[in-house]
Amino acid sequence: MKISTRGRNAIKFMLDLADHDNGTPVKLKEIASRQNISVKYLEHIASILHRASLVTSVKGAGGGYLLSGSPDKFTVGQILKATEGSMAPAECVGEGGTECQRKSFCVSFLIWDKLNTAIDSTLEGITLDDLRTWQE
Amino acid sequence: MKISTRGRNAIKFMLDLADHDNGTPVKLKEIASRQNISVKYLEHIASILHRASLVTSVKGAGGGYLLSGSPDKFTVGQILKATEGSMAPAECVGEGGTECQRKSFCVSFLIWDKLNTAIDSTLEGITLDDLRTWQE
DNA sequence: TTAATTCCTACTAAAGTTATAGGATAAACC
DNA sequence: GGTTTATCCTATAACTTTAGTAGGAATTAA
Repeated sequence: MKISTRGRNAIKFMLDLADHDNGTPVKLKEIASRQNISVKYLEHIASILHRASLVTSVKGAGGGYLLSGSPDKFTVGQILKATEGSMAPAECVGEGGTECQRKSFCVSFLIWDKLNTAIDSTLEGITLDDLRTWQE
Repeated sequence: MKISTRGRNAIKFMLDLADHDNGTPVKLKEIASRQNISVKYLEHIASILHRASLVTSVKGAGGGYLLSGSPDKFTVGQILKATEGSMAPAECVGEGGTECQRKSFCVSFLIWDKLNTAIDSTLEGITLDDLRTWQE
């Protein structure tokens, strides 16, 4: 039950954007070199985060990426849900948990539901702003 | 970040053992039919749990499996750690977390450490006995 | 001796992850 | 208007993990 490197890199990407926001878009090339990730791989990650509306992009020369809001508006949970698809430990729990006939009497469901709540409240409780504070 | 079906079945297996403990070993065949899992697949799972000393086995005719202790001694966390290898969300945290030079100043480490604590305390807080209570 | 049962090792198929490659599209700048 | 700088989009390949099957060896009860 590991977080993928995709997810880990997405957090680095978002944090890098927060750290280097001076109003103008930040280039993938710069982020890639700072975070030691290939530009090509970062493109994927940026694309996912873009689709999830966590970042905005500016095309063409002088373009790049920007957070779509202030750093206190983004949680680690949001970022990981975008990159991992979902952070629920089983299909039957979390947002859009698939309908399972057994839900009402399934013991396992109760486990996954508790676990999901623990994971979700932990990750939704950490914002990019918190991460910046921790960096100091 | 899903729990594997291996892990989910391991919990069913252990709970079935708790539910059908009458002093004599419980056969895989019975568990398999009750839990709707193939005997062959259950063999794998039983083998993992045996190696982890969570169950004891009796070979030969009339043999089968038994919990190696009372149901209140086994946590869902123990079972899942055995089957999933580890429940830590990243290599750097949890029991035997690999040594990472960056630990002391890594922001991500703090995320995974918090998450690991949340997951671990949730899963270590649920015993087979609790599951039996929930069933009623 | 036979039947029941765990134990052990291979193997296969499917899915997901981690990238890389090549080029299309869009905008800035001279 | 052409060149350069970037994002955007699709395909692909290598690798790993998971899920599940198969065959038979070892062990014990009856």
